[in-house]
Amino acid sequence: MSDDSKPLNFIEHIVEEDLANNFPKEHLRFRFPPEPNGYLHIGHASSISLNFGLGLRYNAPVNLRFDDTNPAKEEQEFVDAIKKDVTWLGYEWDTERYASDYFQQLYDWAIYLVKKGRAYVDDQSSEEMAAQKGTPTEPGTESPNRNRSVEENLALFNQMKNGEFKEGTHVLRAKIDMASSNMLMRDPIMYRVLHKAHHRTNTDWCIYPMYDWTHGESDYIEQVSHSFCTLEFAMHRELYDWFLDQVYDENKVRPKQREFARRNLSHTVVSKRKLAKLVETGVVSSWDDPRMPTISGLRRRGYTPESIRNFTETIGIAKRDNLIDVSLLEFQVRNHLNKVAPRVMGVLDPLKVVITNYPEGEEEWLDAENNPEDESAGSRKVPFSREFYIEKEDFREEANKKFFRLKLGKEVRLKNAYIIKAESCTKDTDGNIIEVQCTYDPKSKSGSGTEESLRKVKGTLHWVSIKHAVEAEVRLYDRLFTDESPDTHKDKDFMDFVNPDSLQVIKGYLEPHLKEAKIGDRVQFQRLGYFCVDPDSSSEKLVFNKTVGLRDSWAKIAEK
RNA sequence: UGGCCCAUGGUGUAAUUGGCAACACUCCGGUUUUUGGUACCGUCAUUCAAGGUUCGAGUCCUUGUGGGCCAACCA
Repeated sequence: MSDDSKPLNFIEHIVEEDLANNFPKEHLRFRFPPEPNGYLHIGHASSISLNFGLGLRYNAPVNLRFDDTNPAKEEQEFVDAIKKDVTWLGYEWDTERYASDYFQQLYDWAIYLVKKGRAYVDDQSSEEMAAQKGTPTEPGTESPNRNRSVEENLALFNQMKNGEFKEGTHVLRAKIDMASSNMLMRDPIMYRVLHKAHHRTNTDWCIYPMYDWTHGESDYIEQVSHSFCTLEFAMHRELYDWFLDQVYDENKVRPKQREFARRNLSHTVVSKRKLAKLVETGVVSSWDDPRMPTISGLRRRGYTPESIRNFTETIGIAKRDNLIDVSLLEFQVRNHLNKVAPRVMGVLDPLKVVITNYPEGEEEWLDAENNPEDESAGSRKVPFSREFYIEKEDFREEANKKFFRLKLGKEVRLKNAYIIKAESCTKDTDGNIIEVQCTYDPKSKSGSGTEESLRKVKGTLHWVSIKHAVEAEVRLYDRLFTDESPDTHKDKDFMDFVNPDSLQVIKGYLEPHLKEAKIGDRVQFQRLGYFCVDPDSSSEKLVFNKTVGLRDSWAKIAEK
C-alpha cells in the first residue's frame, strides 16, 4: 500500500525500483537490529521509523532483531529497555529475533567454509595480524597459517569451540584477499574465543561470531529483503555480499544492504559510548535523565511518541552528513502538546499581590477553559482570593510601552479572573519588591458578559491564589552541551562542552487541582511552557519536568 | 600515497528521473488573540567551483575544491 502523497526518500526509491523490476511485494521484509549494549536514542528513532515505516507502507513484516554477538557488552536489561522503547514509539514488530538464535547455523556454515577452503584458523597474536594487514595504501601480507590443510583447520576450530584455547589465542578468518583496497576484505575475523557467559546462550558457546559474519547471514536466515544501516557500514557491504555468496541459494530472497546517513542532533551526542560516559561520570543521573537524547530520556522529559515520529518524518533520510537543529525537534513537541495538553496555571518565580478592595476571607471559584484548541476538553474551576502570586518578571514599577504586563498605575487582566490595577508596591531593606498592592474592577470578571468584562487590556497574566496553591518541585532543563556539535572537535573532548547549568531545580506554586496529577501527565503552564509529572513524584511531593518552553517573542523584544 | 561515499537557503529534506528550485523548521516583519502561546499573511537560495553535452542541467560527463568513512579478537 504505497502512499504517493509524500515524496519518497532515496531508500523508498530503492524499494520501488526493486518492485518495478519484479521483486515480489510479498517477499518484502525488513528488520531493526539494535545491539543490546545500551539504550536507544533519537538517532535510533530514525532507523526505527525508517524500517517500521517501510513495513507499514508495504504491509510487510519487520523483525526486531538483537545483534547480540558480544557477551562482553550486552545485557538483558538493555533488551528489555529496547523493547519498551520501540513499543512506546508505537511500532509492532513481526517477530522478536536474536542473532544468538543462529549461533548453531552460523557455526555449521563456518565448518562448510572451512571445508571449502574459504576459512582458516589463525593462532597469531592480534599485533602480528594487525601488522600483516597493511595500510589503506599498501597491501597486506598473508598469514603463515593461511594455507593450513582443511583437516588441521577443522581440528583447530573444533578445539576452539570446545574451549581448549584461551581468549585471544585463536581466531577463524575468512580467506579472501590480503591485497584488497578494502581493508575489511583482508581476511577478516569470523570467530573469536570468548570465555564469557552470554545473556541468552549462557555458557553454551565460548566462540562468538563477529558482526560481519553474523549480520548478513542473519538477514538471509530471516529472509530480510532490504537491510538498511548507517553509512559507516558502507565498506562492509562488499564483505556482506561475499559472505552471502558462500551460502546463497538461488531460490531464496537475497538480502540487499544499503546505507543512509546517521542523524546528528545539535547540542548533544548520539553515540552509546558517549552517552554511557555521561551516565558513568554523573553528569546526568541515568540513561533516562530528561536531558539525555535517549528515547527513555525524551519520554521522561515529556515528549510524546507522536512528536518523535513526526520529527523523524520531517527530517527525512539521506546520505549526506547533517547536523539537525534541536528546534526541529522542539517544534514537534510544542505542536503536538499544543493540541493535547490541558492548560493550567503555575507560578515559578512568585511575587505576592494583594487586592486591597477585595473582601478579606472571601474566595470564589472561577471557570477556566482547559484547552482553547480543543473544546471537548471542557473547563475547570480555579480559586481566586485577595492574595495571589504572579511571576516576578510580570511586574515593574515603570516600563516602556512595549511592556504589556503590570506596572504602577496601569491595568492588566488576570487570566480567567478580573482586571486589576497596580497602585503601589513595598520593598525589603535591599530594595527588592516583595509585594504589590492592587485594586480590582469587580464587574470585569471573565465570562460574566458585562461591559467591563469585555474591556480590552493589553496584558493578561497567569496567577495562583496563595491560600490554595500547591507546592511542587519543578526541574528546568537547558541543553546538555554548550557547543552545537560537541564531539566533532579534533582538539577537544566532548566532555569539555558539558553545560554546567543544564539542570535547575526550583519550587513552583500551582493551582490546587494539580494535586491529583499522575506520573506522566502532561500540561501547559500557561505563558511558561509544557511540563510533565516526573516518576520521582509522589503524593507527598509533586515533581514536574519542563518539557519545552512556549515560543517566547517577548524574550526577543526584551533583549533589544 | 589507495579505495568508497557525499555536496541544493541559517537547519533538515524535495524536485514527476533532463523541463518554471518545493515543503517543514528557524530568523525577520505584520494581522488576530483574555496565553507576548496558537492560527493566519509576508520577506529570505538560480543548487560548492570551472568547463563540457543539450533547445534546455540541481539532475548527465570532466576536472577541481570541501567534507565524511576505511587498518577493533566492537557493532
